[in-house]
Amino acid sequence: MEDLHKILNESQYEAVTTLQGPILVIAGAGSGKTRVIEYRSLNLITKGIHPSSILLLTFTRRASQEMITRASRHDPRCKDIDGGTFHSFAYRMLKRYSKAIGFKQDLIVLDESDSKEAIHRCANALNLYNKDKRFPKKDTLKTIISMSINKSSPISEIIKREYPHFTEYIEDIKRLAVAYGEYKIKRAYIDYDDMLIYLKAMLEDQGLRQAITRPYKYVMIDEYQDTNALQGAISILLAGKTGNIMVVGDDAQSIYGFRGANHKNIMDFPSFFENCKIIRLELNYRSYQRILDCANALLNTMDNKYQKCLHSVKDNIGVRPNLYFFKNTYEEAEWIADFIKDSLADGVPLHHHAVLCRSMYLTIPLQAELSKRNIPYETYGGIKFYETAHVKDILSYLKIKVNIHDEIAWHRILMLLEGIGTKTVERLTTYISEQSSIDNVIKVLASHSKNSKKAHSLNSLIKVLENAFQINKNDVGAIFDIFFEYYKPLMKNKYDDWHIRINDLETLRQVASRYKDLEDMLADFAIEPPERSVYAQEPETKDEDRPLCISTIHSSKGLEWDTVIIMGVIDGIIPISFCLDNEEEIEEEKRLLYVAITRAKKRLSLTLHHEGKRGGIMQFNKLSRFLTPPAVHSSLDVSLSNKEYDNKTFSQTQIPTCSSDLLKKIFEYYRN
DNA sequence: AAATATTACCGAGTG
DNA sequence: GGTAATATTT
Ligand SMILES: Nc1ncnc2c1ncn2[C@@H]1O[C@H](COP(=O)(O)OP(=O)(O)OP(=O)(O)O)[C@@H](O)[C@H]1O
Repeated sequence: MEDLHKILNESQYEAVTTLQGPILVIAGAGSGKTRVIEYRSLNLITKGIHPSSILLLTFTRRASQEMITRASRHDPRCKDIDGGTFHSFAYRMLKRYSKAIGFKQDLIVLDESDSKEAIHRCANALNLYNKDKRFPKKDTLKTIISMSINKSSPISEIIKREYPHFTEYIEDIKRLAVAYGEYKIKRAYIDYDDMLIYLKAMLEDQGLRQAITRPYKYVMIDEYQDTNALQGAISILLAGKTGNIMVVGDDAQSIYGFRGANHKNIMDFPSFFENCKIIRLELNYRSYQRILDCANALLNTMDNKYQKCLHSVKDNIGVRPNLYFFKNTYEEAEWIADFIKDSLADGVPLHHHAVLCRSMYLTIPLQAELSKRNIPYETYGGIKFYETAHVKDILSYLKIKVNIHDEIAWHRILMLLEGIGTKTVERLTTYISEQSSIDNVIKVLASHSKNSKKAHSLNSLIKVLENAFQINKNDVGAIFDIFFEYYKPLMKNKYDDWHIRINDLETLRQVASRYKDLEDMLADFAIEPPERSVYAQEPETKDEDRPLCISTIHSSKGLEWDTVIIMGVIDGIIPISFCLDNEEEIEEEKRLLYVAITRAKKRLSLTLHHEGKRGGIMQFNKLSRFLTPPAVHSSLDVSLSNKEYDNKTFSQTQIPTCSSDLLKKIFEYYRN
């Protein structure tokens, strides 16, 4: 191994070489926190510790990938380190010990929309909608129930605090939460929150804790500020008696409050142990000072108690981040696409660029411009590929193949059939749930396809099921093909844009056929779903061919690029308009911008457009309030931009006079 | 009564 | 672009 002193500073060195006992590393962005984890793993392995006795956890998928790939670069043995997101780890344990817990059948993972569907069914079963049409919708119900779990606070609290207008339904919603819990246990359904709940419960059980923690001698957790109460408790339990746990984080980068993350977790960590070592890292190894000046200015406007200041070690101080104003989204998109093209010509490789945004829909015009210029890109975050209707449809067939009692999957499948609607589906799923084998299920379906026009569609479904159930569960590709061929015509009826969706499914097929086991595939799709890639990529793409990264700020956590463009720094986008009545949420938005700024190594540009539409009404977009304080604004360079419009000149430019009689002309046009 | 077509509404971020 | 309420057809 290289000489650690050469590649680490004093504080990092201390963190890397302290192998026993609890450690908290708390430090600003780009100060080499992940690097500490990277080299500490390496150090442990060099000392003869077996990689599989190291556990690396974090909250987001990308951060966890980053952690493991970085370490593996130095030593291939690091690939054997056990790690991933809290959820994926929890699922692995749950799967391993589900029999011990008392589940009779294999677990079925519910993704977010499945879970909403299940809640909806439970609400209907309790007649909550018949009583009162104004009962909250399934999305709201899911949010409330999930928030209560992730913040470890009672449903009544959540409703009083965040949904006071639903106070009258507190008792109903509590009943619903209980019913939903029972519903899941009965059917071996597991939603994302359950994974954490079960993991914590398993760790609180003597026997299971032994079994789970025994293999791990060293636990490290990155981005600890993003953990919620549940994950915090899990971390402490994993540390166990040895207390060999290192957590790493930055309270100024806490951006997952909406998922129940609480930066108190990181602050309180030392109090759980008698001998916790706290290490602070002061130097920033990532960015040029000019970029950090901007980040610091923003940091200074935060009302946080733990003052930090970022100092770059780079000799080159770089240039101030540029701020660019545009008239509308299209000009903004064109400019960004051209900027990237120019930057490429200057020799900066494509994958060293990133475009970051608050929400993905802001990048749609940009994606169009990039495609025009043949610039390949990959999007991270936003509407998930695997949650689009057509993907969920085809996955439902596969789910049935794994478990014929998955009623949520049956519901989807049957609803696709001509002449069959909610009522028939309810009847059918009830019968199906009573059957013990696929043959009997098929008989049920057949008995319903006697007379009516249901016959045709049901019969073709029956035929497909018969075929698919002959094939071995491990031949994922073949099973997929059978269902795909069957689904194609249904999809063409259902969607006008089926030709695009068919491409998605082709990609899906490719990914799916790499699996040896259908069940593994389905679990992976729920827990670590593949991102939609516009330009299909081989798994082993060379670095220089890697596409441009377009990412939400949330998903960019822990990553870095030479050149970063943050688009849409608009008041109402960041901070997002519907959080403006809540001080805490505004602070979180500010931290979000801070995270975005500190992703850039060498060059940073911020863009916004003035012309905005909200609900069909034109409005004037102003610069984000986070960038207007003089100290922050002066850390930016606006000299390269068009000048900022004010509302008045803008509306004047918007309504030019019309010099010909247009209406008359159009009237003529229609007459001929 | 049930299925299907139409309209009206709303928009985040993650696993 | 998707869902839920509402109108219309079968
Ligand atoms: N001692 C060092 N010498 C040289 N480069 C370093 C050193 N420490 C960190 N770096 C580099 O600085 C960059 C940022 O490090 P790293 O990603 O570990 O920071 P981080 O604290 O995890 O940041 P964030 O909080 O944004 O996730 C990386 O490119 C890393 O290689």
